[in-house]
Amino acid sequence: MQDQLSSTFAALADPTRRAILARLTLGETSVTELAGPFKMSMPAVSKHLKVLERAGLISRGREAQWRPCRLDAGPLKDASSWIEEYRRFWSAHIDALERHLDRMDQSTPMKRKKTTRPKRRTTKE
Amino acid sequence: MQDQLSSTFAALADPTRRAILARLTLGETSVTELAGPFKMSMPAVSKHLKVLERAGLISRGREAQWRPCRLDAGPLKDASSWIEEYRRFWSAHIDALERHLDRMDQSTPMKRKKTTRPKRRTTKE
DNA sequence: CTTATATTTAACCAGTAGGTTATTTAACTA
DNA sequence: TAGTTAAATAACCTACTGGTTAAATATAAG
Repeated sequence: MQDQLSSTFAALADPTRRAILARLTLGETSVTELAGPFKMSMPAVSKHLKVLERAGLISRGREAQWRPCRLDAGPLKDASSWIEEYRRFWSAHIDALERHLDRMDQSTPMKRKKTTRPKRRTTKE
Repeated sequence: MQDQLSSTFAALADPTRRAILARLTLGETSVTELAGPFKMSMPAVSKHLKVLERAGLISRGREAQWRPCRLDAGPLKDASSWIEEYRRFWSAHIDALERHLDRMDQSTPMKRKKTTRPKRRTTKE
């Protein structure tokens, strides 16, 4: 399909799937029980589970006619690491400081070709 | 569109958009420069920027004919918090311990109705 | 006023996502 | 064997995604 990080984030970008993962923190369970809280059909849930499985976020066993799902949170580690790189940009205060520093040190200006460089504003827009 | 967390994760589920965010940690810059590293057309990049903007991950100013983009990492905080809830499930070792505890304390069994409860295996499948 | 630059919008297209109902498969039950 | 339950698969639909090219818009430069 695509890279691991992309499929992890894609799998998390759906509230049904996030709810399924949350349920699985309570322990492994059947597809029918996972489907319980939702208004959608079983095949729809089955598809969500397939997305989660392909993303490596769950794995499925076999017990008679049940296919118990269990959480496999490993891929979340990389996703978390990626996001954590942006910790220092979370606070608007730090962003403001960044912009202030950027005004003093023009080390990464925009690429401009033939037209003149516009004056940098002192106030925000 | 949808909930905040879903649009944040959806925005992150594309390598081009993640690269754009990474570039923006170096400082705000123009659309043309953001497009530079990619083989795609400007409108394609413009669409990615719109996705990021709707997710609240970037904001855009106006300087003459340029629309400088800057990182707005606030939404990543919630995304990170959500993922961090799963920290204790990251390690396979802890997962194994969980399954062991689950075998001893059957507090969240699967919902079974008319058929008999299958014996729980002692070994994994 | 005309031209160049930066970017967005419009119109289009193929592929995917998320849902449905109907059918099939797998395993237990009687 | 026939019937029931759990789940997956098939076939289908609509809407969205991610890309394209061509045209429009906004601003600056001559």
